[in-house]
Amino acid sequence: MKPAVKGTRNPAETRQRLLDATVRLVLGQGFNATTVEQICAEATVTKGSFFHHFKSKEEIGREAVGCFAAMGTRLYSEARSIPDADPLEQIHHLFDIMIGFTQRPDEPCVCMVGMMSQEMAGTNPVLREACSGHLADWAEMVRGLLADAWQRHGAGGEFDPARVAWFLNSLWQGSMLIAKTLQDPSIIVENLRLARAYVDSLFQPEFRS
Amino acid sequence: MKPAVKGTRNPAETRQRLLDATVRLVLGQGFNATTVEQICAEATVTKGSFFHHFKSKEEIGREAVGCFAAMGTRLYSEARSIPDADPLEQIHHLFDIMIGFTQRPDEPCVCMVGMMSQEMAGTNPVLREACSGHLADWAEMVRGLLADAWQRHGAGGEFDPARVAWFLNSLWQGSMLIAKTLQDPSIIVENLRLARAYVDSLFQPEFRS
Amino acid sequence: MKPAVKGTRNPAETRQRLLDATVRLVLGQGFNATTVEQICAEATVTKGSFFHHFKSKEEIGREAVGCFAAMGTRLYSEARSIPDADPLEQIHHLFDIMIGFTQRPDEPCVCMVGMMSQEMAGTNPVLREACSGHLADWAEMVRGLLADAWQRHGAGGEFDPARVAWFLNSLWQGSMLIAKTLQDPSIIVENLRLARAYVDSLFQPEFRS
Amino acid sequence: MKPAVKGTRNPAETRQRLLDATVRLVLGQGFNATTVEQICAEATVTKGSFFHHFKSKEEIGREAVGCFAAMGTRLYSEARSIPDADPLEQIHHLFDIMIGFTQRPDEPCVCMVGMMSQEMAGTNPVLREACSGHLADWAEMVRGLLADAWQRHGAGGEFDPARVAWFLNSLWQGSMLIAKTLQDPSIIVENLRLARAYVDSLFQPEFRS
DNA sequence: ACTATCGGGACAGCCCGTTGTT
DNA sequence: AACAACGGGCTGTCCCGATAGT
Repeated sequence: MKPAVKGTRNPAETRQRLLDATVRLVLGQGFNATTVEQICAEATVTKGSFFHHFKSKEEIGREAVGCFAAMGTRLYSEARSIPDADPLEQIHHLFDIMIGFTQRPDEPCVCMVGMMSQEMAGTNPVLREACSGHLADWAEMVRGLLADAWQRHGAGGEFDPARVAWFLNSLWQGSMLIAKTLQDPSIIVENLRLARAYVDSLFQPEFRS
Repeated sequence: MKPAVKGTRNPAETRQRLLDATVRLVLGQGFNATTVEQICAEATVTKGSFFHHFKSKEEIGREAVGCFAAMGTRLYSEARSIPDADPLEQIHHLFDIMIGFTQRPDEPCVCMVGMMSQEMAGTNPVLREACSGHLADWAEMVRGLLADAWQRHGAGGEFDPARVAWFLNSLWQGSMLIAKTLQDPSIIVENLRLARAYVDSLFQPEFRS
Repeated sequence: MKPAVKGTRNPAETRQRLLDATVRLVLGQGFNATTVEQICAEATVTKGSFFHHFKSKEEIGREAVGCFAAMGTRLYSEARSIPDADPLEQIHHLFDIMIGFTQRPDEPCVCMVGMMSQEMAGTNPVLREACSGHLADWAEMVRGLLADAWQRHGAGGEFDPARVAWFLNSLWQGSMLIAKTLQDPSIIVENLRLARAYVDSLFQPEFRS
Repeated sequence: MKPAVKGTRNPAETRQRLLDATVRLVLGQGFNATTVEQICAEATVTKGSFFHHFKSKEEIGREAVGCFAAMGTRLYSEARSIPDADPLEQIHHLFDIMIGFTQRPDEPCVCMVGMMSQEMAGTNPVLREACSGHLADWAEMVRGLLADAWQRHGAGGEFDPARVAWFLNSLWQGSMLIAKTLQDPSIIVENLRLARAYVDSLFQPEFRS
């Protein structure tokens, strides 16, 4: 009944085009260096329209990190989606997913949350808090995985799943940062392999954290 | 008649004041958000003078990360300075230094190299390469420590010191990023403790990388 | 099924709400500083609706000064409404009304015709002419009062009722302007008292204009 | 020694050109309708230069009314400059000056202080206060003249020089406003004649205010 | 070496008015 | 009649850098 996509005059789609354009541009050049005009051009939308949908650059920034974070969350939940799987296997699956993420062709392996945090955390409380929330969501998902695995495999060793989750989160963010700087994504894969071994070791009796 | 040193009219000092101001401001707000005029104001120097000493904002950016990186390098070499020490002890000392770094009062624990990378790596090859070099320097120092320690303590386990160095480097960068975003430096300390335990485990026979 | 009057869907009322909102906003911030969107918000009407009722901002401006002027005219005619009164008494009554006008609580004593003239007379002939007409209407009413009074009390003195009417009109506009600037409405009252004495003197034999 | 006027690179002159342009434009179209770009074009100055000399549009507005007001003050003091003159004659001279002011060819008889007050008093405290001060200065000068005249000619009548000064000031402002709206400067002259007669009457024994 | 002035080109956000839809 | 979406165009402000002068 509704023409669904008619090119123009489709508010939801226009909005999404703007958000997607923002994610794309910010991933490539950062938030401050991305201008509203670039976003509009990328989304083939006029500035007048832009400010009808988003009241400020900050607002679209906030919503765009939200979009990006949701994509990340989907990745995490994909790891849990294996039916009746051993949580430790799910963790391994998660590592595989992340390794896959670094190897998508054409798309650089960068995280919008990390980028926006780095740029804006010091000056923009709104954006900082948004990023902070997304990071916490991700850490919580990892913590859940670790806790479940611990219940099943908890051998002699003791460790705090929350702390390890933040440890992995930090490593992941730092890896992407450094890979981008060195222009060498292989470093992420190496780090993930070490991290996987580290996590495995947590579930072996001899290790103590 | 012309006073040799009048506070002003001291080129080297003016230069340094500009560099220091740049480091300070970039640490707080990032590179793009820092304007030449802010730098001048912070250094009590006029814009004309600025462009006498540095031919562009990019140039002072490059030199300022250099300054910051040198400070980091001093920290690393301090770890090695213990005369005739066991390299593993030097590594522990390095962790202590880093923990100390997170706990300086008033100064937030952020790394200019990481910040500038995140913002500029995608668009400015000059700055990216500068940052890349500093990261590599630091990784090399850690690699050296690890290699030495392995020569002395190399028990059963095998590991690639270079990879572990980058692993630690990544974790360190990611930790600072996340701590800034969460406004909670304690996370860095926790991560460093886990990392220290991890490194120790590398030198224990049971562990395999 | 369709409710005849639902608060909304009442064209005449919507129109009036827009006009009232315009008057209110222009009195507070002037015409140029008042945006169509503000008017819509104040009248709880959407922009699309606005341009259904008025074809441009200029048009609503013209009609809104008309509304305001009509209110002024009601004040003037109230002065004449005393049945069978001595015209000089009516003039005194008019002064009382004006003094009362300055002392309404909460409402600042400002004239939309004067404000819009000052802002727009130099650039917008349509609005200028509208304002010009309203001023002339008011002056004519005062002239009529003065002429009637002169017919009854015309003592030795001679004066041109039209000129005196414009004189009083000018004083009134200038008083409101200055009171607003000084944020002190008392100056209007003082000026009106002096003006009343002046008018009285016109009807006394000794005075010559 | 100093090239005095070299076209470019003459800061004082550039500043003044900008101020003059502002006065001219605001007199013609009001403050809000005057854009910084117009000012720059009128003064043949680039926007970069503009914001070197004035930190905001508000600031140049404030200084420009100051310039205009100073011009007015010069007119007032010219009235007092007749050596050893009877103050009442000085007042008459002032009326002549004002009448002359309305009759300058090409230049419309408008007051920047009045215009800016009308537009900005309700929303911009800084500009309101500036205008307020200039109006008070002028009223004070007239009050001084009236007080002096009173000391010399004070016959039977009593009047408050300050109140009469504000009365005349209001009339003057209102006259310019109305003349602009009617596009007929003659009304100002008529009002000034009536005002002159009114002032004269104040110094005649029979009149009481 | 250091300074004040200037230039031109952005950039975020706003604003009036139009258009298609209910 | 009312509404949400859209379109350009403009505005105040800023920013990097250049240049002429001290």
